[in-house]
Amino acid sequence: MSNQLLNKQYNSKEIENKWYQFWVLRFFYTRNETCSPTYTIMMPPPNITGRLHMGHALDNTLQDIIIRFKRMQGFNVLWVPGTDHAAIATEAKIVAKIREEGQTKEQIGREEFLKKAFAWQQNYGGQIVEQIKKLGCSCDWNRERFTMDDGCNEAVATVFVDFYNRGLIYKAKRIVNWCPTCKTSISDAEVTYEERDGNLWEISYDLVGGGEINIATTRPETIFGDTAIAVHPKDERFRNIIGKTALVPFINRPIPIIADESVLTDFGTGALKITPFHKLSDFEIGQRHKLPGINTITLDGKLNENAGNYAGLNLNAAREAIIADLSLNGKLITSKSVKHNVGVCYRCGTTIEPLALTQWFIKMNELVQPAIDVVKNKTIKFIPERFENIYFNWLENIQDWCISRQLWWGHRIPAYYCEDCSYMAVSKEDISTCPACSSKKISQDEDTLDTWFSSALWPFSALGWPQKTEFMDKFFPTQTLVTGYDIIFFWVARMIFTSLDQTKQPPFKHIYIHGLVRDEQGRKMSKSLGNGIDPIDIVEKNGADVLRMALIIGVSPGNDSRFSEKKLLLARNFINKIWNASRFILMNLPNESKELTPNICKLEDKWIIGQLNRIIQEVTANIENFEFGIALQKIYDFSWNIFCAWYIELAKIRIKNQDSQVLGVLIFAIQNILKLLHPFLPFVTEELWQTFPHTGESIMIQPWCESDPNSLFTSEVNQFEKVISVVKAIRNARAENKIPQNQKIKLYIETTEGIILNSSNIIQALCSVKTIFFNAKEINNSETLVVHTETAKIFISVSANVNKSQEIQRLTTALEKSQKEYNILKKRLVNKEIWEKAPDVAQKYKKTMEKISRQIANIEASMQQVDPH
RNA sequence: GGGAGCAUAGCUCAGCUGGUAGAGCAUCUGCCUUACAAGCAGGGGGUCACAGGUUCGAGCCCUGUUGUUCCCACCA
Repeated sequence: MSNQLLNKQYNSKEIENKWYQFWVLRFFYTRNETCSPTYTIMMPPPNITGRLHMGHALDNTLQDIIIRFKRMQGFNVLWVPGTDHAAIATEAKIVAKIREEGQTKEQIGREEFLKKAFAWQQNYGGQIVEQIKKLGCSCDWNRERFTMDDGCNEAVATVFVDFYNRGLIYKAKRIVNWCPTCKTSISDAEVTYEERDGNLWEISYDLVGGGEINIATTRPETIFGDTAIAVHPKDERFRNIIGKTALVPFINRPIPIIADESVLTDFGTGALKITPFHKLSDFEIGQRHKLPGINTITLDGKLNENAGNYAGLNLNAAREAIIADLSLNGKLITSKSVKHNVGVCYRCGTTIEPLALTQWFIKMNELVQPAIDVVKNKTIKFIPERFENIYFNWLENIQDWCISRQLWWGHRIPAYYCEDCSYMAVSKEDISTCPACSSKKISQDEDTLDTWFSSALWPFSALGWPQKTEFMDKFFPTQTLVTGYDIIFFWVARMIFTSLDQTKQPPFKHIYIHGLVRDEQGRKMSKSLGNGIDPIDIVEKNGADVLRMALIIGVSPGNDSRFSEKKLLLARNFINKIWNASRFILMNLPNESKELTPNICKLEDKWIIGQLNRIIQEVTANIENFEFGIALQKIYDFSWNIFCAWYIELAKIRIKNQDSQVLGVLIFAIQNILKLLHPFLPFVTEELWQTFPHTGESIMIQPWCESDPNSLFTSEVNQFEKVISVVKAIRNARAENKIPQNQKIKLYIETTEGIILNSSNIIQALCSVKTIFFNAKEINNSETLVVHTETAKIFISVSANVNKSQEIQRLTTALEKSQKEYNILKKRLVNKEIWEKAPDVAQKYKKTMEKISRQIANIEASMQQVDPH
């Protein structure tokens, strides 16, 4: 027995590092290639922007459960870890760091910037990997990848060039979402909408040849970009002025009044100013009517030289000034406050400015359909299924994907421009000579790619694609993707359509979607609320197993879960229970450590083995169906309320009677429990498994529990349940009649069913400590309780004749034991120099010892009363 | 505007294809019992949001209502 097991309490600290080191050295760099078939999971690569959060902890725990389970089932498992360069998020952090150093990224230049960025990646990428290891994740660390390593870079360039050559990637001037803070365009998916208070102003535009027309707008600062006013063709109010010319206020630029079906007659004034370069819907109207566009806004969110006297003002200031001036001129008709949705950058929260800019896009319509089909025909399954609808809805309404970013941190777009002849070449290799005019003045596109472009390739790029390798053929397609519902659009959908297009295969078969980890009150964990919990803190305080269990207990697919102190306690107590159950068995093992085979002979043996087989069947099915919370709950219930509460209690008597067969059953049961628990609680199960007599190097590679259909023992299970019900009836009668736990009773059981009588030794065992059995004739009717159960009639009689000297003997032993424990504990705590800090420990033992002493005194006093000797 | 989730014990949640309502925590009672007080034994506590319907039978299926959370689209 290891020294650890002297502890009544499980201590994760001394154990987790030891076993992780062991696993790393022994398993995580070599896979048993003789196993088949394969089972692959690609880890969603965490960003290198910071520390691991609870979402990562949940995500990776779920994956580790699947991987450990499949490994034990004999699959050739591969779990590829990695990190994501997270273009926009990381660049923002680096820019902030440079600013702290008193510089801007433009001042230090692109090359220097990238040096700093890679240094950042080395540092933070490494940290996050260390944190994942602390969770106990059994990934293949020699296959660790990074979205900007050479392999991923090659994959990105390959796909880009292929898409370009097929006309799926194109460059065009379009309305894009511009973030004035991040100074880059972003995709539609990266814009979120927030309800904000705003104003709807009615503004009067003069008509050429007299008269006026009132339009309604929430953005008066964009009037300098107006190139038309639109009304509905059937709107009677404007029938006569369609085709006339209006004048833009302040600058009196003439613009036509046009008719367009999309204008609503019941909103505002029914007349709409059209600003093609600063609003998507206006851009589309502009296209229909061949209207020109005028750009009036700069990239840092100010009005430009086209805005007359207002040039140079930032947009909010310009709005106020323009409204004030319109009001002075009598052109402001009304103003009312409205709530409206404003697009903001999902990274930084800045209001998005729609601008007409030349950007790179991916044409979506060809790519989308196969991705829809593959989910419709269940080649790829969402778990839970309902997320299919979200997925379909998004893909069916998708716009072309803007993939260029005005950032430096990321994959630079492989397009090259000749400064002499303006020829553009798109190529995987660097180009230094113009293919058209042989000029050497070549410059590469300044922009980089959306970070999700490389993420979309992750399932195959991180397996070595586009290189053709046996490895890739063997492990791709992968089996399961585990991720949160918040990145179905960003990532899941894009992986599916790129993989189908590039590899002709779906990237995975199952998508297990989990929810958010919320705080105890159900709030999102966020920096601004300060309610985030650092998973690594929990690991250090309570151990990774406790964290994992607290995260998994009660989760169901797709639903958010709450993380709480209570769940940590639940997990800690359970792990401790398993620890102590194991201690009990180990303490009773004979010294020579040989493997014992279970000899199933007694009723309770068949009962526990039958129950174990049932639980193995159920739990295996639950894990296969991704019902991890249910699976863990069932193991919990079996271990605690069936194995510990009943079987171990019975075993105590048999052990006392030198019945060594029971040890075989105990070991068999506990080893199965440890194996069932291993995917969830890898560390404590390894520690205990190693302590028991065993063959094999690690519980990690033990074959998964097998349920023996011939050992379900249905009838014995039923019989034993009846025994349990009789014992419960006795306990219940005691409690209801306020017979104290330490008060002995006499008991006689009459039953119509032979089984109970045959099992009376079991009942005796379960009641033995406080129960004296005797013949019914001896029961004194006046002090007898009679309890009827379905199968038995139970006579209970409270006995006053407890052997007092035996009782004193027992109490004295208890006192000595307590004293001894106290001394050992004190010594240990004094050695650790924390004795002074734990006054409650001393207090507790003192109290216990005082109580026992008092009890002894009481009995001695009562004995003296009867017997003056 | 479109869609989805949730509503079950005081709290947090399970409850798979309809068959006598469950767990943990909290609470109350009793207990240091040779694995575990991070424990043991027992108790109390639920019109399964509401209203209809299908069924021999509904927490579960159907329709509607209310509350709540989220996603998508976005009308100036």
